[in-house]
Amino acid sequence: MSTSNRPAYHHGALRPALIAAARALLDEGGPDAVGLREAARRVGVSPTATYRHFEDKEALLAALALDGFREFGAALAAAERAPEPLSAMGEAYVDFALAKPGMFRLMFSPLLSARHDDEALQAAASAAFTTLARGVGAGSDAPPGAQIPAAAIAAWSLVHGLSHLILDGVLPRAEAETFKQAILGLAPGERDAHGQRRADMAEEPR
Amino acid sequence: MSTSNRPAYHHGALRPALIAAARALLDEGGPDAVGLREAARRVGVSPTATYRHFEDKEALLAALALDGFREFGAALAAAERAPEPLSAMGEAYVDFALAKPGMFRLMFSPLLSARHDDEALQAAASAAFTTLARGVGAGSDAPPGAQIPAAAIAAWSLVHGLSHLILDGVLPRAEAETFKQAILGLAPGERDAHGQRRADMAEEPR
DNA sequence: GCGATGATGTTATCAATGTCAACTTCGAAT
DNA sequence: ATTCGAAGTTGACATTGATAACATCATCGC
Repeated sequence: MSTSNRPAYHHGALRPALIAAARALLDEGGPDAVGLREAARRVGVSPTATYRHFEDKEALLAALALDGFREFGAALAAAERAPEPLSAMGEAYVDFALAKPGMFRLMFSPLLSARHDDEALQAAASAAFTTLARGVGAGSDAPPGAQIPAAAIAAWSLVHGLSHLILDGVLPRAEAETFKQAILGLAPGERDAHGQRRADMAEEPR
Repeated sequence: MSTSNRPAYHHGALRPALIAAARALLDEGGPDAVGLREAARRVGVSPTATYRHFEDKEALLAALALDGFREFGAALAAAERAPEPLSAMGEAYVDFALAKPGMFRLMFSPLLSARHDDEALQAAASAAFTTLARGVGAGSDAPPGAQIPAAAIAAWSLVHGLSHLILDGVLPRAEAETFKQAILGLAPGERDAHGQRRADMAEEPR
């Protein structure tokens, strides 16, 4: 019991602690609000201690994004097991973006897209996207890396675009639910020339 | 002619010059690459001179985005006059994003979305979006500010999402043309439960 | 003409950030 | 027990956005 009163020179689990602090910053102010120094400050450690666990700031962000892609993939996988996988995954996609805007933005940030060397990150991203593609119409019979079906691209673009438009404040957040229903209802249904929406009542209210 | 040999204490047209320099930075490295000091450096003026023309860095970015929204609106308006406005505007949307990625990202950056006080910026953005909404199915009979039809939201999300996915390197840039065709061809057509795409042959090849 | 005046630029300075180098502390393996 | 490498610390540097105080110049009332 003599080790718990002094501030402990060695933190013991700095890396996860830094990731947690950075995650908080990400949630509070988006990717730009994540700083090495601020994260270190919150953990109560000197700024340069971070370099023992992350090559640079970008590596810290990559670690965050890795968690993000895993959570994202899990959410999509869960939705895939729903009775209506297509709309469930679409909803999960948008919900994730709205619930974790900072993370969502980070995951698709150009900073990370350039990180083609980070295998774990790429793997997690691929896994999530593969789940998405599977649930969205790209049959599992298609060999990996093959041409993605047009419908899958469209469905992906649809949910991704809506997520961004709402996140960026272009479309009002207050009506997010409405927009979601409009888009998801569009997937199994169809629309006429005047854009009249056919509401989809198959979704059980939760 | 005695005024042209000395470096001229007063630049004369600093504001547009700074905007041009910042625009170059934006095109080169995206929004994060735009810096007050670097812009001033390129124009050959002291860092703080910028504050005579822009309240802060964000104001400079807002000025850039203003130009961007005007160009964007013009491109959409031009597409609206095409024989097939819907797909032409969709294509114009994606093309703009791919041709001016930095600007596109800036225009939808959360930094600027928070600028609700900047009237010129909001006006230019609204103008562009109104053009888009008009061409995309929201009849001009709808009162401004009214409910946006679901189909319009969907079409917007579609092109916006595809733009982002390609821009962020998630979808390969090399196949951008293919993706564009897939999505634009999908707009007037429909697809069955298995995501089988019905290629739309109505589009004339250009 | 001409001197005050306000707009435009400049220099000096700050606080904050990412990053590097050199030193310190401490747990573990020999 | 001694050593050795991993984990943290202090100190410093360059860069950036921003403020304050000073310099320059063009223009307007006289």
